[in-house]
Amino acid sequence: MDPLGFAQHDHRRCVATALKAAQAHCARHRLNLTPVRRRVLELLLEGHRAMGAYDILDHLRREGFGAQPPVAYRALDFLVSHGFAHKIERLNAFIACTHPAADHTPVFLICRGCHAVAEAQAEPTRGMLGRAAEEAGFEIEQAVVEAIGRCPSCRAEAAPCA
Amino acid sequence: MDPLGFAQHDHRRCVATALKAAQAHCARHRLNLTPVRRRVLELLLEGHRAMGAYDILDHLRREGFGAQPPVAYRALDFLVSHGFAHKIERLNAFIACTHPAADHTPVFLICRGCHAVAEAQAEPTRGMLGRAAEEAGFEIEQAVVEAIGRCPSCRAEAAPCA
DNA sequence: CTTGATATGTTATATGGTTACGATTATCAA
DNA sequence: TTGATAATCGTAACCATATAACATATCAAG
Repeated sequence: MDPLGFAQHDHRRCVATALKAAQAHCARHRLNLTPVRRRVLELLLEGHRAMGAYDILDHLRREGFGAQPPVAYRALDFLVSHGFAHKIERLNAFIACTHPAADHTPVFLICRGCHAVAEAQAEPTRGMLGRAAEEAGFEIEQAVVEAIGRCPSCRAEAAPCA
Repeated sequence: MDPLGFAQHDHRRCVATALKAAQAHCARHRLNLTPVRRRVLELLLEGHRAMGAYDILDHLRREGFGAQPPVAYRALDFLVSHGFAHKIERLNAFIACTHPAADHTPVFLICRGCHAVAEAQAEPTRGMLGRAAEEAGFEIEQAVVEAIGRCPSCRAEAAPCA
């Protein structure tokens, strides 16, 4: 599975595509992609990195939306709960989902050099985590998997002669 | 591997044992297990659950230690950086390590019913996460793995006739 | 047109974490 | 011993993240 995110790509196009996909998904599922919600998703897509709720809020207030934290948090809640965005616990920040598809368990690769975040997919009920849970009689409902390290370009930069 | 944490046990004894082990480890490695640090570890062990930094701080100030946040955070930093405790990102809270041994990557099973936290072990560079990282050319330095769900006793309680 | 559900906005506050700085104590070489 | 140095502890002030509580607006369904 391609984690995306560390590779170059036509960004303007990927924003437009994702936004359209979200809109279509909302139409199909009778979800209300209101102007604030749509704009927050767009900001996350444009930023193409983890953004704090207060970063988002700054943009919103400059653009004439509500200026108080709940405005940002509510839009983010909507996006997260419907799978259009994810929260990166380790960073207290949010990022647009790069797999706008169905229910899924994201796995994040967070570069401590350039702060880029790549999203990959996993099935937490399998593998080591699933085994540990099973042994303990624990029922996994949701999993947070976040790896901190260095992305290809930061590795190259840090070790130019390796 | 036994995740511990959801099983009953002689708690007073497990606290004493862990504390002694920590003390021995510090002696061996010339680490300074000062009164505050020791007390914070003891609090985490006694609590036997994830505790917020401010919970810890409340105890400390009542016991005559410093009353300001850095006192708690510094002690917690010490414990975390030397493997005596872990931070649960999802809860913004800290918990004593149940594997006082060497360098390891903890995996947490967090019960959303009773808030118990069990710690298991994993090797993040293997399995799905490792594969995804490798494909992306990403070098994992540290991983956060936290599963939210229900522990055996909460499952039994919630579904008495299942 | 009214009712109820959903969404937006505001004020205020709770919770989590850091910076900056000074005082104290431990370590150790001269 | 003494003075240099680093580690630790303490405080005040502050910044960052997140939620509670309440008022208003919108809109579809009856």
